[in-house]
Amino acid sequence: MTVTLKEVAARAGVSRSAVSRTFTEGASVSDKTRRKVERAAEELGYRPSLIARSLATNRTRLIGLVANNFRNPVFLEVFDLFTRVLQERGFRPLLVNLSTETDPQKSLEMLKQYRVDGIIIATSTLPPTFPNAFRKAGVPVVHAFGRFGSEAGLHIVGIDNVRCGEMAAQTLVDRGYRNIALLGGPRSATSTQDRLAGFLRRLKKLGLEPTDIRFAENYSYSAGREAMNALLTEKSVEALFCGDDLICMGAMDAARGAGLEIPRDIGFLGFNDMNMAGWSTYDLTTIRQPVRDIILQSVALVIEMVDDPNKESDTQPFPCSIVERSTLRPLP
Amino acid sequence: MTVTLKEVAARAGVSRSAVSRTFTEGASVSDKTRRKVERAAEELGYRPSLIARSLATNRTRLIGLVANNFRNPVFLEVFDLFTRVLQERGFRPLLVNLSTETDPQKSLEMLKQYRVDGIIIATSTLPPTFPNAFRKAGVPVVHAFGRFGSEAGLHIVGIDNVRCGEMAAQTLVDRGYRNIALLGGPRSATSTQDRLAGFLRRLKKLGLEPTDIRFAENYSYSAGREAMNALLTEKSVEALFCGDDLICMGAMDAARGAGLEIPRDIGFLGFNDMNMAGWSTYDLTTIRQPVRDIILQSVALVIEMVDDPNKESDTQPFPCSIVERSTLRPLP
DNA sequence: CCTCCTCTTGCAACCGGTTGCAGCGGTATC
DNA sequence: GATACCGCTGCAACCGGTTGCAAGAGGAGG
Repeated sequence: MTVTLKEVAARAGVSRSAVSRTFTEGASVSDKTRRKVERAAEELGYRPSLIARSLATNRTRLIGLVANNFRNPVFLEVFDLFTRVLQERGFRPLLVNLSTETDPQKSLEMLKQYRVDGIIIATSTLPPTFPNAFRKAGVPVVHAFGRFGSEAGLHIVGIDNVRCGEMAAQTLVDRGYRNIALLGGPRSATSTQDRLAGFLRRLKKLGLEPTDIRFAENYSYSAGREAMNALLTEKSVEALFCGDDLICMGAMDAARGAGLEIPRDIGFLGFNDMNMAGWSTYDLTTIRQPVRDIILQSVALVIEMVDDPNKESDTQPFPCSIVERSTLRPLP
Repeated sequence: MTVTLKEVAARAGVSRSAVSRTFTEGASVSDKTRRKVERAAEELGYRPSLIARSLATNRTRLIGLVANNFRNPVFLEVFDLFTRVLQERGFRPLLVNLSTETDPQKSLEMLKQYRVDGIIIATSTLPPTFPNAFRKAGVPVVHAFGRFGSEAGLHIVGIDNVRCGEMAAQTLVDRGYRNIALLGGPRSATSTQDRLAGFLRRLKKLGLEPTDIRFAENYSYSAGREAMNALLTEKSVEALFCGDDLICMGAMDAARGAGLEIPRDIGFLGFNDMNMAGWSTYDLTTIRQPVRDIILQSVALVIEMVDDPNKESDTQPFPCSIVERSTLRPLP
C-alpha cells in the first residue's frame, strides 16, 4: 500500500541509502542523485515513515503534553499555543488527559512506550506524587505553571506565586480596601498555597488580617459561585482576591445575585487575565500571568534538553502584572 | 538505556519470540514461560516499544485529532471527551492545530508520516479543500460536526443543521416573535449555510421573512458583539437566532450595553448548549447539540474502520433539542 | 601519468519488535 | 507400543528506515 524506500530506490536506480540520505538533513548526496531520487519519490508519492525513522534514530519528535484541567477555558489558549509552537519547531504533541487518571505511573509509562522525546506537564494542580514519578522518567520533563524549587531535577517554567499573592494584597490595600477576603483555587494546589502565603504575609506587613479565607473546589465558574454564595451568607467583605478569573466570574455573579453592585459595593481581583476577563459583563481587573511566555519557554526548554540531554538550563520565574479594568475602585 | 526484548529474553532464559508473545494479546504461551518472562521483565523494568511494534504490525494506535478552532471554549469540552474516550480504548490522540495551516495537504502528510491509524476532524468550519484531501488519505477519516452527504467516502458524524435551522425558526415563532433576525457563524461554514437554509425555509412556510441576516466573522464573543452592535445601529429586532452560544453571549452583552433588557426587549436563542450557557449572567435558551454522543460515535466509528477497513457503516444525524432557560419569553 | 584528497555511493548491520513455520515433547486413542 | 494431534517454542525473515565503513569516482597538483 504505502511506498517504501526500496521502491523509490529501485525506480531511481540507486541504493536505499541514497534515498535515505536525500531525505535526511545534512547528509551528503550529489545533486544528480538527489534529483533522480526526488523525481522518483514524487512520482510514487513517497513519504518517509517517521515510525521507522524513529526506531532507527531513537528520536520520535513526539512531545507528551500532559494536562488535567479540561474545564477551564484558559487551557484552550494554552493548548492553542503549545500545539502551534511545537508544530512550528517540527514536533508533535501527544496529548494525555490526566483528569481521569489517578496513577501517574500509568500515564508516564504510556508516554515512555511511545518513546516521546520529552514531556511538558501543563498544570498548576498536579497531585504531589506526579512530579516525582515524572522526574525519574529518564526523559526531559518540563513542568509549565509549576512551583519553583519544589523538586530538584524537574524543570519548572512559571511564575512566582508568592509574589503574586503579595501583589494582590498590596493592590487591594492601595485602593483603600481593608475588609479583604481570599477565595482561592483548590486548596491542594501548590499555586494556591503559595499565593495564600504571599497574600497573608503582605497583609500582615501592612497591619491587616483577611476577613475570610476559603477555597473553591476547583477552577470553575460554579465552584466560584458556590463558594461566594456561602461566604455571603456568613460575612460581608469589601474586596476579594480570587484564585482565577473563572472562579472570580462565578463569585461576581453570586454577588450580583445577592444584589451587590461591582465595584461600588464589592471589589474583585482575578487571576490569569484569560480572554474572557475582557468581556464587558465582567471586565475584570486581574493579575496577568504571561501564559504565552511560559509556553514559549517551556517548549524552548524541552527542545533544548532533547537536543542536549546534559544541558542544565535554569529558568527564572516570569513577572506578573496588574491589568486594570473595572472591578476594583481606582487608586485614590 | 532502555530495556529491550533481547535482554528480557536473556534473563528469562527464553527466546525473543517468547517474550514478544507474553506481551501480545492472545498469543500462545505456557503459564510457566509467561511467569518467567514476567518476572524478568518486572526486574528489568521492561516496557515494549510501541514504535517498534508499530513498525512490525503496521498499526500505531495513534489517531490524528484535527481541529481549527482553539478559541471557542466548547472545544475544550470536545477535547476532553475525545482524549478520554480514545484513551479508554487504548488509542492516543496526535493533535493537529489547523488554525495556522492553510494547506490541508501538509497537515495530512504529517499525520500520514506518523502512520496514524485514523483521523478525526473536529470542526464545522473546514475549508472546502480539506475534506477532499483527507478523503484520499488512504486512512479512515471521520469528520465530526461535519455536513452530511457533502463528500462521498468521508464519514460524517453530527447533526442535521437544516433541521436545526427549522427548529430555531419554529421555536421563535411559537413564542410569538415576528420580527426575527439571524446572526450566524462564519458565512463560509457549511453549518451556517445549512442552518440559514432551514431557518429561512421554515419562516417562509410560516409566512414570515427575517428582519435581518448577518454573520459573525468567527465563533467568538467579540465577533458576536461587534455584529450585534452593527445590527442595533441599523434595525431593531424582537428576537435573534445566533450561530453559537459564544456569539450569542457577545450579542447579548451588546444588547445590554444598548440598554435593552433580556428577554423583555429582545429574545436570544443560542446554539450548542455549552457549559457557559448555564451561567446566571446569560442563562441562555439554546439549541443543544449532543456533543458527547457525536464524539462517542466518532471514536467508535473510526476504531471500527481501523479494525475492519472494508466496513461501510453509515451514520445518521443526531437530533438536537431546545434547552429552556431565560433568554426567550415563554410559550403563550 | 601518478598520487593524493575529497566527495559520493553502496553494503550490511542495526533499531526493537512480530509472526509463519517447522519441530519438539506430551497426551489421548486404539 | 505406534499414531495422531495439540500446545508450545525457537528460528529466521521481516517491518522501513539509518549509518559506519570501505571503496569508487573524479579533480587537483606535481
